[in-house]
Amino acid sequence: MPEKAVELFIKNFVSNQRLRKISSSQNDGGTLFGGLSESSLQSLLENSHIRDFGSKEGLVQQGDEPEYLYSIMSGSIKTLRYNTEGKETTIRMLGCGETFMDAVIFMGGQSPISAETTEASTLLMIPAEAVRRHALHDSQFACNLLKIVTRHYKNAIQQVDSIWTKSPSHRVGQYFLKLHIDQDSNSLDVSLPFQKSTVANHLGMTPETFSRALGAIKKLGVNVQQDKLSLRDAYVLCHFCDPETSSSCPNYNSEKCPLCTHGASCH
Amino acid sequence: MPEKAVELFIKNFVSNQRLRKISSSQNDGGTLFGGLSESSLQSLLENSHIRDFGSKEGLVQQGDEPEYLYSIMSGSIKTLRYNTEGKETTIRMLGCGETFMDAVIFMGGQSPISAETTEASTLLMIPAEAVRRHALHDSQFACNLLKIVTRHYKNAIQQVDSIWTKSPSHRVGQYFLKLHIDQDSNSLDVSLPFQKSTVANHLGMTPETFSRALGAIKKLGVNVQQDKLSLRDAYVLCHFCDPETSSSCPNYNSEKCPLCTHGASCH
DNA sequence: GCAGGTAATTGATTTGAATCAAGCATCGGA
DNA sequence: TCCGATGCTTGATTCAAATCAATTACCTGC
Repeated sequence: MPEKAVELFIKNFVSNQRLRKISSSQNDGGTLFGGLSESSLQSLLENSHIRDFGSKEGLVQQGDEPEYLYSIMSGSIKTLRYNTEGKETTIRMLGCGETFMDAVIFMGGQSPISAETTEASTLLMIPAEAVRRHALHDSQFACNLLKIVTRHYKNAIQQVDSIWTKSPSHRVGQYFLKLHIDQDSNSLDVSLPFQKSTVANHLGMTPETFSRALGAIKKLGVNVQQDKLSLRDAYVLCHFCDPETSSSCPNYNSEKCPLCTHGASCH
Repeated sequence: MPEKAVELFIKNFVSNQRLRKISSSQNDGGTLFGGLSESSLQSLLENSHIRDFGSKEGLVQQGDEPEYLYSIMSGSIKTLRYNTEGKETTIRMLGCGETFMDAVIFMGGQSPISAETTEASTLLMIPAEAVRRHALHDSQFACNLLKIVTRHYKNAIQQVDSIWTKSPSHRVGQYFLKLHIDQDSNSLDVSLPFQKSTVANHLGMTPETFSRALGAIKKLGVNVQQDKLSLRDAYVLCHFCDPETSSSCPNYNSEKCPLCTHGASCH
């Protein structure tokens, strides 16, 4: 891609990100480039570039010094950790518009996580040093980062406590509810954007247990065919609602919602 | 306490924080007030105050709008989450010099966690709104926050993967190693700064399992009497070392360290 | 010093999810 | 169209940690 075209491409992508009316719960409030002046953006992205990656390509290796902040222009990525015995833990699964290595850059030292593509992807790469420098010069940018990183932190907290206190089927149900809200809450069809084994790992269970959990949830009225979920009605997933998701749930306070009316959740 | 005295007290505490040569792994790099100008500090702390709290007092309730950023002047605190069934998950356990609600303030909306004292404590309280406003005006302050929040995030990631991939005794050993390094690595005596049941919960296990894990570790040469650990020698905890802690381990690369010489960890 | 309450330990039992193992779809490529 | 690889499902078994239950130790206030 010629220099000029790259610049133009970045510009389009970035302004999309800046203007986009964000409504999904994942991206609720706060984007990397929001509220930045033209000149600020210019200097931030000076040495950035765009690259295409194949599926299942390693982007960052745990233990490496982080070199870039990545923003996903298309495709999807997961971040994960390998422990000493080689077991892996999926930390995040992310898609278009999301960023990663944003937090790691500010941790100092080696990256505690790896990152790899889960399908062919196009990524915007901003040099780590540029990000750090820019955060010190533009406090709006620093605050954008703060919002993003704290959101990650919140998700990690939820991940800890759901692994530790909730049953496998409950975790799966909650994940499905989030997917449902993130995608089109009006549609009864939801698609799984990641491999089941990846989701299972993210939820702290084996693929076998995940599969069995699907069986349990099917009885409630959630059918799973390949990577497509179809809900019997809009309220089947209400069983898995918790105070945190309720605020973004379209059914919240609806008289049909079993949780809101009966005040109890199912196990 | 009269107005003037409070101001003086804050000033002393804060400059201590700013100048302190931080070496413990918990606080490695980055303090809230580091590198801030006098005038910047002044405006940040304008409406801050100091308060004493009793033991086991609730400071923040999950679901409340966060009102303050807290910095611990003395005592200790834990942050935790209650899930719908009332089960709790300890997220952080913190002592003097550490801050909390720092991340929550930037998440927007209600706090996903509660906070309570684990002993009588004195806390510096900075109004949330002042923190947010100040972050937008002083990028150095914003970057300090970024460092702190990303450290929390890193810890949360480690918590997730150790709960999911490591055995209970291994988790306990790793926690002890961190304590050992954080406190005086030269001394063979380590003290448990928190109730065992709290630590157990933080490590994702029941008090019973924690107690049994202590029994297993005792065989390796770690004796536990009440809240005091005593190590047989400086290398007993090396078994629980992982790449992340190794960098701050005083025994790292010592020929006596069983991990470094044999390259294997124990289970 | 003693009583009452909380925390910690220890043992017996249960249970839920990992593991092991086999069979079954699904997809991409020859 | 068939083959092989990979991922998913289902069943049988095992095992580790939660739960249940009882005892002991410990601290606080009287």
